[in-house]
Amino acid sequence: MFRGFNTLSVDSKGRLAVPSRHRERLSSETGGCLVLTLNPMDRSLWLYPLIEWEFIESKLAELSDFDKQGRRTKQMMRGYATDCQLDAQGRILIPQELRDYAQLKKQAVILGQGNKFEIWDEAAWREQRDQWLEQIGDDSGEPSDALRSLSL
Amino acid sequence: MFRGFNTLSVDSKGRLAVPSRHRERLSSETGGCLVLTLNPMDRSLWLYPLIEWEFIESKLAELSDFDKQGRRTKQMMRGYATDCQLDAQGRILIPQELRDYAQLKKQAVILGQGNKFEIWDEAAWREQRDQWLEQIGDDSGEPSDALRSLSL
DNA sequence: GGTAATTGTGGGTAATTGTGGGTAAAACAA
DNA sequence: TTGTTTTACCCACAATTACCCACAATTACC
Repeated sequence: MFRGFNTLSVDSKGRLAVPSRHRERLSSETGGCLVLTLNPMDRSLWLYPLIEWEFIESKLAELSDFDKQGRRTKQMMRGYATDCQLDAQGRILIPQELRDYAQLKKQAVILGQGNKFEIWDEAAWREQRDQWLEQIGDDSGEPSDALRSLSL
Repeated sequence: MFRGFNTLSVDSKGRLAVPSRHRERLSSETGGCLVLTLNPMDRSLWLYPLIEWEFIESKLAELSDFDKQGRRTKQMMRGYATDCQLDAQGRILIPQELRDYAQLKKQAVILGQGNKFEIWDEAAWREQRDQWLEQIGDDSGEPSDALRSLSL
């Protein structure tokens, strides 16, 4: 399981260095093949080891083409899924299109999220984070059943 | 499985270069024979390796002629299916008729979609995409059962 | 606190890839 | 047939990417 937080810079060529503590695992699993795609919920990116991605892809493949939302989700995630590998310095090249989607500027953050990493523009992340923290702490809304029974 | 995104230009002769990472697979499978047809759901085109197309065609053949939507789908997809091959530079020639259908102008995008590729006019794609993202991210609507239980 | 190793960042160069256009062969129309 | 358009094949250039090396900042260790 991946976890943890780092700030990183996206250089002028669009490369981003993965934190070194994750590199060994990422380059050994599935021969170092990774898949970078967009997060359809937020303006951020998801980075999966290939083996994890293949599992996601198989779940997406099962979504019906006649369920509209399902079709769109599939189209987005698969359509933007880009294969990549770490270079000799442990970096990945983020395609222009995905950089634009996530509005990545110079400074980015990378968050371990279990089976994947999530990559945000730093400023956008901080803004979202503060907003969410406020909402989560706000007791006036109704928590879902799943959350209601969750003890942290 | 095909995946990934590229922007490409359609030149004055109506040719479109397939991203190089896919070329080897496309030219080896079924001797490089490809089938290009229209996507009856959206104003875009689908590009299949012949072997995948043959499977689709057999599924289409099973659709009843007495189901209106089925009949139309079959008619459209089969009727517009065009054989093509990559040229020495890895390009395909898109017939005028299909270019018109997908309203392809100078700039196009190609999306890997599992067993096929989807080809859109760039401007049209961006417009659709933003619209869909809004829908996907919109928490107010009811997610379908399939999506509700999906963890990515 | 000082030194050494590791890690993050930047940039140069060579190879690959995307794009455009010329020309010859083939298909089509009159 | 002949003339016209379309397609296939070739070459060439520009942009992008992969690969390499180098330095600065950080961290670990003594």
